[in-house]
Amino acid sequence: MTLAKNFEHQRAENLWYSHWMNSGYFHSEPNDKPAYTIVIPPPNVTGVLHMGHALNNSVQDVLIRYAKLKGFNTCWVPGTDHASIATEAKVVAMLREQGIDKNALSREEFLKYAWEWKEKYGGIILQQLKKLGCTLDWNRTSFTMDPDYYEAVIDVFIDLYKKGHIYRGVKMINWDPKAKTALSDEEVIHKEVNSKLVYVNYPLSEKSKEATDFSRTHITIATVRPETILGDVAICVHPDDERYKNLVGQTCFVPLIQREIPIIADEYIDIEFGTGCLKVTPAHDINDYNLGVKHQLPVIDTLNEDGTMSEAAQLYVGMDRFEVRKKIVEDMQAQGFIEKVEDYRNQVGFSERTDVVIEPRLSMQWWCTMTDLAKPALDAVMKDEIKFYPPKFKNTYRHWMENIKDWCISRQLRWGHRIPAWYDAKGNFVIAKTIEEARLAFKSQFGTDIEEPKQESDVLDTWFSSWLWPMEVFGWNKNKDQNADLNYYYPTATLVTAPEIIFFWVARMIVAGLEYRKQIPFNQVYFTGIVRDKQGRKMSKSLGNSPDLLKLIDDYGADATRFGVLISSPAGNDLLFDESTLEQGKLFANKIWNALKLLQILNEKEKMDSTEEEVLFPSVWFQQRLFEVQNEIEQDIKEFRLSEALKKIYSLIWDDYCSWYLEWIKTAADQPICSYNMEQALHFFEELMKLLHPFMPFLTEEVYHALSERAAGDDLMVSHLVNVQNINHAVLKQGELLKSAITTIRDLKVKQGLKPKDEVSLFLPDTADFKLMALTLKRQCAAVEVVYGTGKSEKATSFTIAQFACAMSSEKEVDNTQQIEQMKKDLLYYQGFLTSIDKKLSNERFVQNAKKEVVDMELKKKNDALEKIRVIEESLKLLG
RNA sequence: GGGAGUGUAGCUCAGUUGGUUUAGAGCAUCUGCCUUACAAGCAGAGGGUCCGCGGUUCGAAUCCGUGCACUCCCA
Repeated sequence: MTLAKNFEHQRAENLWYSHWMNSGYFHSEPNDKPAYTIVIPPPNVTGVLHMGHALNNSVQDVLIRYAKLKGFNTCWVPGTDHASIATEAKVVAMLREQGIDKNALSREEFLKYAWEWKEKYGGIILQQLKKLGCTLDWNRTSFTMDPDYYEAVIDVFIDLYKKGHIYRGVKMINWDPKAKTALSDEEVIHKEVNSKLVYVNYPLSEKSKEATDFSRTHITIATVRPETILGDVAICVHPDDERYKNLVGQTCFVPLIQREIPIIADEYIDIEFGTGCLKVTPAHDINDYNLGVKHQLPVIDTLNEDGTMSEAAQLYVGMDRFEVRKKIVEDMQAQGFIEKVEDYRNQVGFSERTDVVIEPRLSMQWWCTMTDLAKPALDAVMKDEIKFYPPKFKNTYRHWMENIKDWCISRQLRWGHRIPAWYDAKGNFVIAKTIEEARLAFKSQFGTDIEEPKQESDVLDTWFSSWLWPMEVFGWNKNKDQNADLNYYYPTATLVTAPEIIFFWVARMIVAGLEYRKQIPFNQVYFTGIVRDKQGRKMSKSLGNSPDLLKLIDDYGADATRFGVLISSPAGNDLLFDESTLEQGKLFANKIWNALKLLQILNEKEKMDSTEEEVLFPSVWFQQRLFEVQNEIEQDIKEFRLSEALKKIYSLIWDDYCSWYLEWIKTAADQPICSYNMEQALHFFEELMKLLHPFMPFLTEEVYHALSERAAGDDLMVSHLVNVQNINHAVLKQGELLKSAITTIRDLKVKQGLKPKDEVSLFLPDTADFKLMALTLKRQCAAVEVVYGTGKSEKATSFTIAQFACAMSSEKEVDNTQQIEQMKKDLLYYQGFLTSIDKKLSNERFVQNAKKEVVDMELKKKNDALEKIRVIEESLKLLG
């Protein structure tokens, strides 16, 4: 077979992905082999592939493919989550384009559009994952709103309600005025922003002025949200604040609307902040709300759900909150209520999904108590039943779990799992799965016959469904006990996810797994880093710094893309994405392709048998090197050091195999090649492809098939790694000596102004180690003659390989200036080195306290250094 | 404000319980090579006050304290 000049990634990607798929390699069924299972963190059904996914899923694919090579029955479950806020926003936008108002539609009509949208555009990302080469078991694709999944979520809600974990109540919640829904605390992102701190004068009432002997006419407060003034119900000062002591119990007027409000005292107030006076607006601030409850103040809700002013505000009704923020300051300025305005930086909450400023708002929501549920989930991680990589996240997890708050699980949306609560006209409610059961429940709980109980319109938080993911993808709810899949695949092996969702998702899955399966959902969690751009900025849609992944895959190939992402992803650290690493991946693919071409050329040569140690040494050495690296990689992958593992394979292939090994076994064009070396070279290359396969699956599969004709079903993806045998370190050392001999001689030739091809004679020590080298040195350094022992010609240049004295001569005129300089430099280095060792060894406390091995090592280092110095000095004398 | 990290070559990072050196790798840089797999390559080289200061120790990039700079999470 003639090979193309370069590796053609597009052809290989299409060919092999469909070949693997048609061969059923992605699908798993329980069998007697050990299982290795991963459930994908379900991307939003609205999602498109971005760098975060590429990293996350490349990592999972490496783990799955590696486990497969190690003989596990692997199963990687794909799927998407319904992402209620994001999807609903997309559907609403689509409807708006068509001139349809969401509110004009019934719930059923809206959902029909939503499902249509989902069928048409949802799950694009799953197709994109195929481009990346992901080994996902497509027969097991799940969606969090599949009928069975939906039912599972509802059943869990009902169960938790029965157990007393779920309740309904009015609380201050995070309100997203764009999505018009409540959000959980975790969905709020705090950012520092530039604001204006407005100082407003509240005039004292006439009787209060009188009561305080006209010592002042007004009280001044500072606020960054002046529009909330219209909802003020009190002014609060610290009871110990001497400035205001006489004002407590008096009243003042809210500017513009002249509402008379009391001045109260509470220790909550920070005397230092602003003027030391706080305006109290219970409807729009959680702390004010608590103050209001404590002091029995009324609540005036001045905001509508869309962020405009309500009737209760009296002024600016229907205007947007931010417009009012400006307008009210102008109006108060005109009427003399403004003391001053200062620039101010403060933290403001933004919606994770819509990026609008969150309004604290009082509202009736559904809640899930977490304290009891969290306890076993905390223990599982603290006791390392579930291991976190990197372990620093244990702390983060513990902190959150120990301070866990009730979870706001209702969302004012239509797309999602509708809460199974049913109301009568009076506002009584029952929890029931169906309307029939609801009727029965009303009968038994309230003794009433309610023909048409009205179901709750809110749906559940998306995370309330995805916390069941590792169980429900295996059909947990329908079949809890005799479920062969669940029993085999659960607990899953590894969860790979981003640290950002440790609370949202990871913690809650552990809670759900322990509550419902009495088993942890996964044995270990690997948190990948955050993908940043070259300048270290987080990749985000708003910055527009996220590259188009499909284009990258097109340009560089899926293998090169995976290479680029994985090589720059150290365990537990952030990843700085730089397109040059993809270029590096592409070059690597090309290098491998060329090695393949060389192997083919060599294999077509005439063969000869040899038993000479010197001829066979390269293969003996590389076998050991391969075992050595294979062991290291196993350890690296176990500890999720994927970039390290990849770097080692990269260097093993490029440096050890291509640059050293192949050069060593190569023979001149007209010379036959040793048959053993040839067989081994092919065998090693196959093993190298296996090791690299998890990282670059397409290229390696292509190479595997190009190496020889394979029987049906003989594919690299389903092959197994050979077992590593005991490593022979003496052989490895011998190889290192050979490498350093070649490098040293080549360097000397450069320094002497000789061309690589210029012929030289070598004079080497008469030892077994050096005697193995003649053949290779002749080829690698253009040595026409290698002489062992002391005999050497007059004009030979002395030099050292490791600490051994050697010499080299050439027919050509050589210039030794550079070589002499180098040796002088070396001499200084080793003399300094020797001094530092002598210092140690002459320190009695060192000799007494240090371990024997350490002292022995120092002694050996000293002897080596002494020998090296002796040889260099001697060489210099000869050169001088 | 509370917590967790990070700081090593121009850049990105290794450096595993302190003891193979006067600290390594990739990329970038410099020099020489179109050597019949690969110039998308080969060969060779240079490059560091291990953030500053103090301490523990026979011995510190590594442990402790402190200062500085940056990052992330939480309120």
